[in-house]
Amino acid sequence: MIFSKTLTNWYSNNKRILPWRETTNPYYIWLSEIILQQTQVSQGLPYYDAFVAKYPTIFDLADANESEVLKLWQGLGYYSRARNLHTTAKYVADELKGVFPNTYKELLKLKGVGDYTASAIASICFNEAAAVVDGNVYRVLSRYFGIDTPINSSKGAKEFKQLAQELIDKKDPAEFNQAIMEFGAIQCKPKNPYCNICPLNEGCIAFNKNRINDLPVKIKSAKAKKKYFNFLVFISEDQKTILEKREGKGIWQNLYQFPLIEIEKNIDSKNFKKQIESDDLLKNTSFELSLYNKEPIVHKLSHQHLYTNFWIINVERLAVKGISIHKIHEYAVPILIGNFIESFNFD
DNA sequence: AAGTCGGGGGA
DNA sequence: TCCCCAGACTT
Repeated sequence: MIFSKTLTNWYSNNKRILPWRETTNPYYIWLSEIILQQTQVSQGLPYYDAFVAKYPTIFDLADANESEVLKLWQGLGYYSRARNLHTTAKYVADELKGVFPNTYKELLKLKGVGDYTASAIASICFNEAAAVVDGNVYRVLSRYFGIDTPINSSKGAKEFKQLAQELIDKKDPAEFNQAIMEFGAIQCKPKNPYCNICPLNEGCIAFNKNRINDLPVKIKSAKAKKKYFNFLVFISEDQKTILEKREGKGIWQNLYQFPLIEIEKNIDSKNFKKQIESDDLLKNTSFELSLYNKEPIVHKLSHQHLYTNFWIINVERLAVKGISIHKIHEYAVPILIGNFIESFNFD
């Protein structure tokens, strides 16, 4: 009770002013929560504004094409969020007449909505006492109560969820949930938290036992694997190039890229030219090949490090239909491709 | 239970 | 470098 009251009191004095805090409309809350998954507020905020501006209602979002949604999402990462966002928008608009489910249990059934997001929407929009447990909550609870169960274990997930559920203020769950998250983000932050001015330091086990830097405990994940990407940037005399849609599983699903040749390890110009001469896009054509980047461009994802080359290939005409170079900006591309397009300055 | 899915930023 | 971020989904 003291814990909860102290948090909400801190929150009323320290909370940031954010657009999704001015509403309880489930469409906007849902949108903000999807955008903010694994994403810092400062990174997600401009995307939230852009989505609200372009799609003021869930019907507007439902009426869009997926490609259009992905384009607006470009650069934010975890693109399955955008695909699921669109799927759920169509479902709620078409099947539920635009009315969002109003309980934790029903919200959980929506694609892209897990335990955290269902709890957030249920509490903020419908005043249901469902406790949120995000990265901030794990940190605050593990420190204050001195819990060393790994937060990314199934045991930890259960334990922290139950604890948060016991602590939540049942009279104002929305305020409590947002307070504990904001407290974790601003006050009880991962590195160099402000323990000396913390209103909870007296009862904080980690602080009193000098274990702030040991908590929360997290099981380390495997190291990223190296991959070697070679993109073929075709340029024809009639100003066309080739973009392909990424299908199937794996990263960047449904985004566009230049034709990709993935190899075992890095390669020099002469060998690469020999290797691609027999490619369907190049056989029976003469072409000029040059490597755009002197050194491989390293693009780091959570589980892969991409060592990337952009090969400029000048041809008279393309072997396939291709797209006009001046329309290249209409396609949703991974930021790795986007950065290249920008620096190459096609048009 | 472990892996996969992005990109940016802090120390 | 390594870690973290208003996590969810697949294997």
